Amino acid sequence: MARKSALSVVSPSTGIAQSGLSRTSVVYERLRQDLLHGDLKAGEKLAVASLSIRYAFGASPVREALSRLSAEGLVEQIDQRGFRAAALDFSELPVLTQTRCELESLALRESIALRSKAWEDALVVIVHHLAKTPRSLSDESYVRNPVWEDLHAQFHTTLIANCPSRWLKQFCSTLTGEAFRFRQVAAFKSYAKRDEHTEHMALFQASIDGNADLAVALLQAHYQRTSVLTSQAAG
Amino acid sequence: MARKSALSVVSPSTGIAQSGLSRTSVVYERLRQDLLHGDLKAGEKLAVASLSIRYAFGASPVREALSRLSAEGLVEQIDQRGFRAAALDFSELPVLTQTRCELESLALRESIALRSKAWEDALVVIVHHLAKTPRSLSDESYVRNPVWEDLHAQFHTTLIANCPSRWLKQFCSTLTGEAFRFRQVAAFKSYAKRDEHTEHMALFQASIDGNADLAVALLQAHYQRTSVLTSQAAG
DNA sequence: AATCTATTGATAATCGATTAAAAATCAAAA
DNA sequence: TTTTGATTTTTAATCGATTATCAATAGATT
Repeated sequence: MARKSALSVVSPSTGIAQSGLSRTSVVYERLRQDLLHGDLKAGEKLAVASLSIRYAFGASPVREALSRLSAEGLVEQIDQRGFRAAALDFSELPVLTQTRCELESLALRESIALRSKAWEDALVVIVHHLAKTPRSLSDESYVRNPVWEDLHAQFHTTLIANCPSRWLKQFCSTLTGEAFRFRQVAAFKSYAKRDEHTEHMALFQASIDGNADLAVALLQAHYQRTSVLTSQAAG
Repeated sequence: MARKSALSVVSPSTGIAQSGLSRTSVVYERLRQDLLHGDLKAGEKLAVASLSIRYAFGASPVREALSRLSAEGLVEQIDQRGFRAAALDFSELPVLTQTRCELESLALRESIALRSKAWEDALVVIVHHLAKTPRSLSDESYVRNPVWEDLHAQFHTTLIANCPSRWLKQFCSTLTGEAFRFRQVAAFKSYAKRDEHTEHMALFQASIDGNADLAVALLQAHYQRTSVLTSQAAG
């Protein structure tokens, strides 16, 4: 899935010329974001015609982007019946969380075993930024902060970056996406305040100390707590 | 019964009209098989035009099938430069095997924990058939036996069928596909005789006995042995 | 009334042709 | 000889229109 992700010069008209990206890739990325963030709701019908209008691209790129996403699990496709956003079944959340804990734990152990100075430095920087970035843009209610989200994703990705298995890392990323969708739906309903930063700090410290057992325990607790809060919020 | 206009060209005898499958799905399945079996060689350029001829379908279904396969890792896509069969890097085989052992072990443990009579029966039947099916159609050299391959795949799939995580099962299936490609390339070079059946029997027995520790140990040994033989054959 | 069987309207899938991008070719200059 | 830049050729991506398939409905049959 390593596609050319040149963020280079973008011409104002189409946004595509010069980027080296195909329209398919652009629409894929936008669809992916909209699905993850819940702008396209779980279970919703995804008619190629209406998406063509929404993103102002032809039907072919849209279809192809949907195909990619369906292989990825974010979209469901039934022959002759088109596409829909993959359903979110909250009864699956415990199993998803469990799988996530198991796989990320494996990856984290291997990553810690291969830890390096450069890796520690990268984590330090991310944690530092994370400390100064608010989770929500508003104190009253939850308002998505894309900067925090990006840093948070980076934190977890970097933690397992040394894991030598590109497959395992890919799987973790898929599961992270799934979990994110659940959280978005839940956050929409209720915003649970929570001192995530303390949890991140502890996880960070255990990891760079090479204390794999503690790090894994903290990671699992972190995900389990998120899962419980998500379930509660969803009712 | 669908009336066809006298002028319309009758579609080729593909069986598509009846099956409810789209051409994309048909081409996807055929491409997948050809990639797994090495009929399309790793690294090979996959030009949509030539595949359209090969499978006698238009460019659109072929492109879409390739898109799905690229999300799955069997095909690589670079924007503006088309598709190619994913490369096989034998130096990655040890990591792949390791990841496979780890994930299948998790799945097997959970599957054994939830074992049932029906599951045992299904395994008994498969093992029984497997016992009577030769690995190779020839004694002299290796000649693929699709029946054996199908049963073998069923055996491993069924072993972990009770695992409650559809994600984990999906990941295992992806890794199995990858490993299969390596084995095909190696088998082409040298056919190592090996008493796989005894290994399968032992694994089967430990599983239905609920001896998860032993089953996992046997499974890992099974995969590791395959990996070593594959490496040797590949030189 | 309940169950089939056509018809129709909507939409998904596919095709053939067009457009856009990259690779190859070649000519001129350093 | 090597480099550079323009030109042609090849190939990938995309579009617009067509065809096939499904789902709902109306009519027919028991």
